[in-house]
This record gives sequence, C-alpha cells and structure tokens, in this order.
Amino acid sequence: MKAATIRDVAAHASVSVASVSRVLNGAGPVTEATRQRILQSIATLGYVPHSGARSLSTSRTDTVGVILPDLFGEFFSELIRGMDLAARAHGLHLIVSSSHGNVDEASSAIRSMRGRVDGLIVLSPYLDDLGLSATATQLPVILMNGGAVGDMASIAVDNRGGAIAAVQHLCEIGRRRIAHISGPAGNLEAEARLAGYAEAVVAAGMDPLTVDGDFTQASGHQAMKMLISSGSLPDAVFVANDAMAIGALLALQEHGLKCPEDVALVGFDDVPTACLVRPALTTLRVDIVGIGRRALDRLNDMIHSKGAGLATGAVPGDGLHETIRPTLIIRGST
Amino acid sequence: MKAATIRDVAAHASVSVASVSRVLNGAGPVTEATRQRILQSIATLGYVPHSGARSLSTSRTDTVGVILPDLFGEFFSELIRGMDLAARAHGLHLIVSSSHGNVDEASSAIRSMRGRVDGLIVLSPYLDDLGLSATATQLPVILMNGGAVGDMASIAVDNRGGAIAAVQHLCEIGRRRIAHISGPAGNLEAEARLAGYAEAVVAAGMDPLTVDGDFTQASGHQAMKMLISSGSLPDAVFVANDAMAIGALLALQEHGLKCPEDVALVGFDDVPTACLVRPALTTLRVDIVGIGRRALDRLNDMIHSKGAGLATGAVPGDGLHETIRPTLIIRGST
DNA sequence: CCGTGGCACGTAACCGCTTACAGGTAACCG
DNA sequence: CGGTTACCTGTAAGCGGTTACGTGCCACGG
Repeated sequence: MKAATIRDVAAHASVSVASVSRVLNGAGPVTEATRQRILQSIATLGYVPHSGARSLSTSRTDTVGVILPDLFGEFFSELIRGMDLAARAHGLHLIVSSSHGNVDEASSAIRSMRGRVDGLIVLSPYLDDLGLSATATQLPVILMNGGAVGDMASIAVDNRGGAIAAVQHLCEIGRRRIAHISGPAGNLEAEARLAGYAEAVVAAGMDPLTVDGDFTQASGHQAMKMLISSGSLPDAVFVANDAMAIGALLALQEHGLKCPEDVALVGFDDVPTACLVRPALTTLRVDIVGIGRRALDRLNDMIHSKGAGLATGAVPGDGLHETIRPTLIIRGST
Repeated sequence: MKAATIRDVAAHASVSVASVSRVLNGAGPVTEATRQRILQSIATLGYVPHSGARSLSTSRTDTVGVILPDLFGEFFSELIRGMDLAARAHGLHLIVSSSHGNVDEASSAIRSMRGRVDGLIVLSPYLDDLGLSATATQLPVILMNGGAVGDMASIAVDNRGGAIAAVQHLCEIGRRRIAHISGPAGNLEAEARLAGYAEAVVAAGMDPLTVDGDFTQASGHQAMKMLISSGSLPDAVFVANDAMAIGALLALQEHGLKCPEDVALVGFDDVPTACLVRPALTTLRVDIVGIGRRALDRLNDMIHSKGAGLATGAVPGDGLHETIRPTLIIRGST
C-alpha cells in the first residue's frame, strides 16, 4: 500500500487539495467544519505530508548542510552538537557530509547539496576553489576553515593569537626550549598556529623547532617520540591541537618522562578529554559548541534575510568575518 | 540571477529537456555530438541538477535519516562516524536529528522525514509507539534502541551478557562488594545492563547495590560521591557506561581514593577516552564505529531490495535482529 | 519502390505539494 | 429585492526533474 497523498486526503474528505493544504499550513480561511473533516481524513488515512514535494514548490528545504573534512575526533563532534542544538531551535534539519579528501570530492559534495539544503556551512581546508563552487550553488554559505575569503561570511578562531599566548605562558613559567608539533600543511588553522608560535618564539629570543603532525592523536604520539629520540629534548612543547597533545603526553609517559617536570605541554581547543587526562592538559579553550551554534544562527539569519549576507551582495567588513578569541586554561601539564 | 534549470540548459543547447536528462544520467541513446553540445551548455550555464526535484520524480532521495536521543558524548559521535563512512561508500547522505526528549518530539521528527529520506535508523529509547509511527511512514527502518520489537529490523548489543562478564571479572580478581551505577530508567540498554549485573551478583552470592545515573559523566561523578559518603564503600563498581565510569573515577581521585586498590571500576562501550584516563579503564568493548557502519549497510540493503526486510514483509528470525557481543578489555582500573 | 526496423530526439504526463486566481454562495445594504 | 461585499472553496499552473511514448529519419531487405 503506497503512502497517502494530499489528493487521497482531499478525495476522502470530499474537498479540494487546496483546502487540505490550507489546513495543513494553517494558512487561508477554512470553515471549522471542513477543517475538522479534513483532519479526520488525515488521521484515518495516516497521511504525512511529503516534505520533498513541499520543498519543490516552496523552494525551502528547512535543511542546512555541513561540509567537513572528517568526522574524526572530539572537535568535530562537539561542533556538530552545537550546530544541532541551534538547528533544532530554528526548526532546521542538519545534513552532514564528511571525509572529503580533496577539492574535487568536497566540491562535488557541495554541488550535490543543490536542492537539498537552504544553506551551507563549510569547514573544508580547501578554500578558494571550494568557495567558488559553493557560491555557484547560489546558496548562503558560512566558511569555517580558518580563512576569511573576501566577501564570504566566515567564522574563525584567532589561531595566531592563541599560539602566541601559549608560548608566552610557557616562557613565563621559565621554559627556554619550546618546540611545536604542527597540524597538517595546507590547513589554514594549523598554519596560523604555526606562524603564531614561530613569531612568539623568535620574539622571546629562542629558536623555533617544529615537528609535523596531522591533528590526529597518533601523529602527536609519533611526533613526540621523534622529539625524544632526537637527543635534544625541549623543556616544553606547544601542540597544535588537543588530540595530538594527548598523544604526545602518552608518548612522554611511555618513555618514563614526567609532564610537566621534564616537558611541559600546551594544547589547543580544550576538547572534553583535555581535563580528563593526567596531568590535565593546559590548553587554549575555544567554545566549540558555541561556535557551532553561532555558525548555525548566522546561517539561519542569512537564509531568512533573503540573501543579505550572501556572497553576492553583502557589505564586507560588516561583521562578515567573525573571529573567536581563545582563552588560555592553565592545568597540570604546565 | 536564479540558478539555471534543466530547461535553460535545453534551450541553450537547442535540444529538449529529455536529452539533457539523458546525458545527465548517462541513460538512453544520445549522439556524441549533441552530447558534447549539452555538456558545453551545462558548463557555461553552471548548471547543477536540483536533487530535490529529482527525488520527487524518482522517489529516491539517496539520503538516510538518523534519529537519536542526543548527540552528547563520544558514543554517539563515534556511531555517527561509522554511519557516515558507510553512507559515503554507498553514495548516501546522512541527515541527523537529535535531542528528542519525549515520544512526541521523536515521533514528529520521524514524520518530518517523509519525503526527505529513503530509510531511517532509530536510536530513540522510546520504542513501541515510535516504531509504530516509523512504520507509518512506509520506510525501511532499523531499530537500535536495545530492544528488538517483533518484525522490525534491529541491531543491539548484548548488554546483559556484557554486564555478566563485567561482574564475573570483578569476582575473579577477588572483589566481594560490587556496586552498580546504572543508566537512566526507561532506557532499554541501561535496564539490560542492570539486569545482567543483578543476575550475576546474585549468582555469585552477593547483594546488589545500585545507584542511579543517566549516562552522563556528571551523573557518574555524582553517583560515586554518593557511594563514598554512604559509609559502606564497595570494593568494585560496574558502571553502565564509560562516560559515567570516568566521572566516577574522577570522584574517587578527588576523595583521595585509589583505583583499583580501593575501588575497581569497569565501564561499558570502550569509547576512545577510556584508554586515555589514568588508570586506563577496564571496559566492555563494543565496536561502535563498526556498529554504525553495519546499521547503515543493512539499511542500504533494505532500501535497495525494494522492501524486503521491511517491517511489512520480512521473515522474522531471519537475521532480522542482530546482536553484537561486547568483549571485556582489561586495563588498569581493575 | 515501399514496408519495416532501429535510432535519436521531442512531447507531455507525471511525482506531491503550494498558491494565485476564479467561482459560487450567503449575508448584508440601500 | 438586486447588487455588492465577504468569505469559502475549487481549478489549474507551476516547482525541476524523469520517462513512457510518439515522431521523423535513414538504412536495409524483399
């Protein structure tokens, strides 16, 4: 038995589809009597409106898409949680699309969103080309890849500032050889953190020392092992995110080294587990859930303001690019 | 400028919409020449097919919905990651809907999926009524709420068996007063774990002692504090999930108690952080990502087998209800 | 030379819903 | 009592695709 359509309901209640639609949407005048009759028919037929069809005629989907590179780690899951919270509050659905290894994949993912969503939040580290194909879909977009391209709305963390704060903190507690475990090359956030680190270290009259990582816990573990076996162990490491910092911490412990006595550690993000490891991780807190929520709130505004804030017409500088300032949380690891 | 439609493309290439559709879907005969001309027009117009409209006529959305009670904690995020992986492999999109506090909310969430998705994965702890409204949408559904209702496909963890294994392990290491911190009442998984605990404890000739929790870390923390201040501290606690176990562990440490010396702890799920806390958490591993992936794979099968495996027609017992057996991972906390 | 078949392509009818507009009825006013 | 006026309700044209079916053209065989 196929699902009932609005026509079935109309026939069953001996009215026109228009009337059914009217009671469904609470718009337009309907006699209480026919209204009841229609509701009755809806109930007995178990009718549920077909949102796809509705979207087609109203050209609203009440859905927003989130394009992210990966779903791995607490950062993204917290972010999505924030978005979900806000989405629910706005009566929006959330469709997530992740694991895009390259520009083409991400770009095609964005294209496949056409007609499926009313707006997009893009966290892919591949920006310019991506931004292009994003605007090509004529949709409101919020960029969250750490960059702030021209006239496209964005939300980013002050990565450079955070990194500087981290290094300064390590200086203040007397560390003199501060290394860095970086995020993946090409990732704007990672690069900004690296730049901030280098800047601050040089400003403090020290030499930078960087080991590459890729934001995963395993890579942090690996990187720290390299630092240990390199012979010249630093007395502090600023790690580009918490996941890697935790990996690094475990590596230290496996080698019988004490944190913070032998090596102090600072992470970035303040994911939930950061305060669960021992020693608890000093880190730069960014309100991940809050950012996710904020992104969705802004996107919602853009959607309902009929294109204002959209790539095509917005006034640049007018709060288009939003920057979140992380705060240093000092815990046991320093 | 509104986005181009298939008709715009057809006009631009001086062909009919049918031909455009044909090259778009690679189906039907088209001369290489016109084919090229159409592709050309598509490119210059920047045309992107409108998936919503396509869905309406093909009645396939290539999207599956996931209904979950909440997005909180690592369990759900890992689960979603697994689903996302599988979805990507099948060329499906994922739409997540969470935070349903009660039957009505969840039920309306399910209804609003009509015409938006090809199938549903439901993790809501409210089952029967929900199952009902789920089938009312005529969609393939996989239930993952710990129960196995009649003729509806489901995937569940062997919670009872896991709990028994946990208690037996604690007995084997010589613990004689084993308490339990339980999950929320009404949650089938929580109840099964509680039942298994009670059964095993009684079988071992001990008295059950249960403190209520709600699966959040905070509630585990709270519950352990209650146990500590109750005066009669147990020498082991089986905690209904890892999040609460971690909370309990922190509570112990705050009170200067040693784990496992004073109190041994066993969790459930083996979330990623379980092996990051110190002492690392003994727990029952369930392959969360794997389960998510499996659920999506099965749903995909149901979708493409044109209704077989669907609530209406499937042969019960025929692998409809799948049970995942957790394995005990022994770590530092016991 | 005409009938036939195959092939490329166009026409138009859907898919399920919204909504502008028209139509019909009853109440109301002069 | 005819003519507004007002209010319900129905009709039908979309929304942007897909696709069954029909048409025109050409090569081929009898």
